[in-house]
Amino acid sequence: MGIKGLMKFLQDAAPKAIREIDSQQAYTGRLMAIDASMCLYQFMIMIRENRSGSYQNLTNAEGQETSHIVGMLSRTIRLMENGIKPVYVFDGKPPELKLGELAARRQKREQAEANLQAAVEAGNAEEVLKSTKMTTRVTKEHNEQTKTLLGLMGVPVVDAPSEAEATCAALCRDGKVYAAATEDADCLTFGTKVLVRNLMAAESQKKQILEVSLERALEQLNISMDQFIDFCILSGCDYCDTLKGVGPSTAIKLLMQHGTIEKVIEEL
DNA sequence: ACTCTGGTTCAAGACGCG
DNA sequence: TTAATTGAACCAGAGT
DNA sequence: CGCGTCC
Repeated sequence: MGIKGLMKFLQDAAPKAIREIDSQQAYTGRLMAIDASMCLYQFMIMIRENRSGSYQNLTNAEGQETSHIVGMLSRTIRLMENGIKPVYVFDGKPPELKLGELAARRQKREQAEANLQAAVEAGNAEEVLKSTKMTTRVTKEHNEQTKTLLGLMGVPVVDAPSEAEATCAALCRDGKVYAAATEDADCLTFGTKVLVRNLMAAESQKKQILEVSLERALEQLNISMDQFIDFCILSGCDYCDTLKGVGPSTAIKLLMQHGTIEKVIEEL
């Protein structure tokens, strides 16, 4: 999914497009688009506590999960303390083209539930945790509650018509935000001018903040934006079947050779 | 021997105290 | 008709 | 840093 290894490819083929950033301070005063749905998913998975053998999310007095609230609150406060102005983008309806994968994932999930049952009975804590994570979901209510929280904090929220990443990219392309802060390189395909990686993970996980410039990537690859999109399609993306035997390396070669995706296809 | 693809598997927050 | 990620790291195997 | 807590 996504374009496999796109970041790695860019690091090899267009290193000048990638800049190392010292700290979050570099973005003081800047608007940054963030995929909220992705954040929530991670919060629901990670913010838990082992209570009597089962790994449960944090909850309020009524037993409603609150992990997403705690996670979003602390993360957003940290960003704001550094003067960053986050714009959270929520997923809309999944694109039709992704529905095809639904059956396979449902099966996986059912298996995880069975796995969980077995692990509980066997008292295998590690396995319980793993299976619990695999069965974790983010509901519509979690999303709504988070939007309310952000609203109260004065943080702007955007509802994407479909995929959040596409809307993050559009916001950046149209100059509404400085960059899209995401790990998803697909954002570049959608036209993000600037993509910031590891914005959150930098401090806690000792990762380097990386800033990717779409313009400089195109420059260095010596291709146009249209060609870059063609390149991504050839490499294999969410929206169509992959070509057998064609990954990023082959795709860029073919494209350099023939110029457009249409001519590449003709040659095959 | 080397390169590349493709399948599988795994891990994923943030804070503060000592 | 609830809600269902994602990428990176690793390894096997095909192609050159 | 390791570990417990956050609700």
